[in-house]
Amino acid sequence: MNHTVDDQNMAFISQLYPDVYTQIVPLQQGEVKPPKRRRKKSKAAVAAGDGSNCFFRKRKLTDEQVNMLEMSFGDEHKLESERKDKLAAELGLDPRQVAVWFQNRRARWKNKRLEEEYNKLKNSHDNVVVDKCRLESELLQLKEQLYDAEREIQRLAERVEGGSSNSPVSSSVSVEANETPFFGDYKVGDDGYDYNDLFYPVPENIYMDETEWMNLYI
DNA sequence: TTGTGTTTTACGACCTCC
DNA sequence: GGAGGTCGTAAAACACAA
Repeated sequence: MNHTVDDQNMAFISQLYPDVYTQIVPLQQGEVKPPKRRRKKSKAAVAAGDGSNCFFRKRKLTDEQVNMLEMSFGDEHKLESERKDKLAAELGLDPRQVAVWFQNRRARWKNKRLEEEYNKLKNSHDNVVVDKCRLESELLQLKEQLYDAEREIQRLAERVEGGSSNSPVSSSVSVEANETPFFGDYKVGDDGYDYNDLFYPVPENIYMDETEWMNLYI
């Protein structure tokens, strides 16, 4: 679309009639463009003498007007009556237009801010998910290590029991049946978590305290 | 050129504050 | 009660792919 001539004319008209709308474009001859949907007649249309020949058309503000409004919005998002009138006079706009522009600008600003907040939350959520995956894989590795250790203990216990029943080591390998089992500094069951799936079945009474366990390797 | 999606301007309904 | 806010939406203006 090319409105350059019209735009110039309308800019001129709006200078002459700053209290109406900045740019009022008459329809081309024979051009009848009924609204897509019914809507209550606007004040602007009424002010423009709207009838069957509908003289009012919504027009974009000029770059200069928008720049000035943006600068003003940058200073303060709210618009007091005095500032509104001043801006309107400076820009040759209807104060109502200035008010509407600020309303819409606030809405855009709010949307942008919400979008930024959403992105921030999404990023941190993604990071948490990645962290969770990493921890799960770490847990799996630790489970495997634990399994290997259990197997090793089992193997040693069997060797000790099978080797000599009266050896000093074998006599020291014992654990009270109802004691909480130890593995290093880690005490199973302390945190209330169900670690049943953490341990693979091993023969009973193979647990020993830390010093006894270490003795096997010294 | 045209269909379609996005942005901008404008408004009505409703709410809050003084 | 009036002024000015938000919210939702209509419709014009605009951008752009096909």
